[in-house]
Amino acid sequence: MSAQEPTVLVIEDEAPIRHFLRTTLSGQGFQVAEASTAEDGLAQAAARNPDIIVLDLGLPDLDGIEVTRRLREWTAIPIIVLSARNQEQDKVAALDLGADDYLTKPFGVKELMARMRAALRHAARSDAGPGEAVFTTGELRVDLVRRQVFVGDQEVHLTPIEYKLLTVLVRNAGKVLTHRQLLKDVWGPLHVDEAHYVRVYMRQLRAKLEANPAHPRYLITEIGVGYRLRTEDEDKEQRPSSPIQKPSR
Amino acid sequence: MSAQEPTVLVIEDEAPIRHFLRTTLSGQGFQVAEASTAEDGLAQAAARNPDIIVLDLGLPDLDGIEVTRRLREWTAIPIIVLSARNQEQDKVAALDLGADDYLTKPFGVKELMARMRAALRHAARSDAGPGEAVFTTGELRVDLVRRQVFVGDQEVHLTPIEYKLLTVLVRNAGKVLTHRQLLKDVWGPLHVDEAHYVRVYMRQLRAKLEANPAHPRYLITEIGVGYRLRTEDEDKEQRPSSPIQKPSR
DNA sequence: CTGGTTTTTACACCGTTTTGACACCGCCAT
DNA sequence: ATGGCGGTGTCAAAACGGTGTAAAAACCAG
Repeated sequence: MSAQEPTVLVIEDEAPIRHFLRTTLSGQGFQVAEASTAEDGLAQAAARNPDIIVLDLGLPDLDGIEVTRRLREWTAIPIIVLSARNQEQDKVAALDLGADDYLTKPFGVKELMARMRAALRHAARSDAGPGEAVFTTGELRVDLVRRQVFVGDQEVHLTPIEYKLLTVLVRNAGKVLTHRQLLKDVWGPLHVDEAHYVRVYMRQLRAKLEANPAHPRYLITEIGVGYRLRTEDEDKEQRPSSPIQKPSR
Repeated sequence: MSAQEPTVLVIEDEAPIRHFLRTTLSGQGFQVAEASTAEDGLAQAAARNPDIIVLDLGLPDLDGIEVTRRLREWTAIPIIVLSARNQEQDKVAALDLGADDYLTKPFGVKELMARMRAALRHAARSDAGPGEAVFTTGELRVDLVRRQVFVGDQEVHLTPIEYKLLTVLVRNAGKVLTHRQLLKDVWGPLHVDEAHYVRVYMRQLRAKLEANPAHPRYLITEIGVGYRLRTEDEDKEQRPSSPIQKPSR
């Protein structure tokens, strides 16, 4: 990936600002990618896999908030939001959706650079590999960027909740997720007790994704605990390295 | 570390602001620690090991910048800097020294909270790295993250209680656990007298995990006391007390 | 209004947990 | 030795609760 030259993706519709950012950032040793619309921005984020994204909230086609949400569905790349609006609620919304920082225009270049360095520092510290944009196991394929799901080469249509549930399982593929965990991530922390939901939707997912829903190959029930998405290399999995590894710091 | 209630350390010399922060933050479910000087702040950071630090730059005894530097010498706890000064160079200095965010007074509480959440998010993500915790002894392998158990390369399905019991033994591998201890950890402190439970389940575990359940290699009975999970390196070592070893059946 | 989606409700089924009964072994006192 | 005794292992029936299934009702956006 980014060895020497970190890549920054600038999503900004106003040409003057975009050009200004391009020159200053590339002058600071960044590889710069540009997009002037939300759609192009999302596409380029997936295609070029930048190290950091600078995102203007005021885009012509899609709300910047929405762009943040879409990005966070599949990646943890640092996002720094730029905005002309200084409303507190905008900041809260963007930050809570997963943005890493929020600057209001006009902003100083030095400050932007410093905040970018801080964001990159975080990413470097936690970098657990860029979350893969396409997950595959057996015949099942989930494209987190395009929000498409395939069984074999056949696309499957999922409802919003079905898709959300599936992405949660994908992001934790192989691990067991408790009912509460799934309910919190999909329906929000207020519904952690509605255990029915999960069963109903798991059944629907199985009906759509499994060849034989009665004997699921992917969506595994862990009775009394929750569910798990089976990964490709199931039983033959080798021991990682040492008998016991503590969680790394 | 932080179980339910995240702890925030507020380092701020002006009493009104400090009190204001204390009430709002504790109202938001934080455990709040306070310091009014840099020195006290550094001491408390070390002593209480908070999840996040809110640091005012204008302190009487030491520069806030210096506090940041000192903290970063030994910890990566998120630091959010508050300052009355809006100079760009101050922000750059603080951020480049390792501060995670920088707010200028006056600031909105909502924004502060959102930025704190963002900072905690980062910390959580780098904290919970992909450390696979796998316990191994002989042919037996227990993956505590995925909640999977293998004998050889064959996965074994365990019921919730069976698995819970096994994890308690794993966490105390090699040590003897009394019946009461096991009952308390698995069934809860109300059932510490139902010693029968342990026997029934120990049998089921042996049936699933041991090659020859009648002569267990892993799940050892310590008669009159409880049970013990044998660890890898202990097979060679025979009972230290008696030089004569009994004929094995 | 309509079609798709989400939420509820109801019920049959099956695995798990609990419970009870009994065989076994080693030890001690008779 | 022998018989009792406490701790242990074995087995399986019964009670329990989680899970899968289906479909109706409520909801919502076009």
